[in-house]
Amino acid sequence: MRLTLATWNINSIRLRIDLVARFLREQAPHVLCLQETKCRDSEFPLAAFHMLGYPYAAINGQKGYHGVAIASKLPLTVIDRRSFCEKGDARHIAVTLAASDAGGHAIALHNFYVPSGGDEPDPAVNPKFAHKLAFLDEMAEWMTTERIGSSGAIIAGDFNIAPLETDVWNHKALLRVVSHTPVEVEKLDSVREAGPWVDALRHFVPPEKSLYTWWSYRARDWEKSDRGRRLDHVWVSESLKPRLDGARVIRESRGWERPSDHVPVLVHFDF
DNA sequence: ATGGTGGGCCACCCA
Repeated sequence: MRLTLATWNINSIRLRIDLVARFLREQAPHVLCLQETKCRDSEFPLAAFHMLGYPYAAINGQKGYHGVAIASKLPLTVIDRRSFCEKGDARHIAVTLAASDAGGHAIALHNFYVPSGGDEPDPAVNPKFAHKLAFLDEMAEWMTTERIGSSGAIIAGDFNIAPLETDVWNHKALLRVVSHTPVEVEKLDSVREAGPWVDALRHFVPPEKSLYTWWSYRARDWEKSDRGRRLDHVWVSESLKPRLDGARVIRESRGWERPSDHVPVLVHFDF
């Protein structure tokens, strides 16, 4: 039995529902995690997902900013919508996939939108960066106390951090740029160790090879300059590592008309 | 060093 999971920061689900439709028709993942949906739950385009063959959905949205959702061909049960840092931001939703759809053991799937962190990489002067660091600390603490990764589980989403040197177009130039600073990378490492989690993309792509999932809107020619970062991730519990059966970044979607600045990441499982 | 481009939504905030 094969299961395909995708994650995509869509930067407004209502504006880009046609791009999502194209992606779902071409790749047909069983489950799609979305971030930056930017709408209230009542405004989420459920009918479009139904028509595309995704009758199940779990939504945690808010007006204008942030917002996460999971659309699925397979039944879902919502288990959590956690508010990190007591801010009430819609940055997390968790579901379970039934054991019958996941090789005999139910899988918990957590979809995250980690705060971007603003421009200045100093928590003393930039409250957004302080929030990002606190969010990461709380993720690690919560994973440890709740033992989130101790049985079949996946965390996916826009983590807004590119941890490896080859996850950015220029490691040295980005050491002081939010998304690749050592303090963030260390905290994300702590989150990964708290699972412990396996980075599904890097399970298949060696660390020597550059890999990006985001390219800024501000580049004159994103493809030519190729100044990307790997901000979007799928991590799996140790128990699911032997079930990993491939991973892919849909780079070409960055070149579609009116694209998101992020592209989808796909991970295949064989149960 | 700077400013470059997007989205939500109506004065800016956020990325």
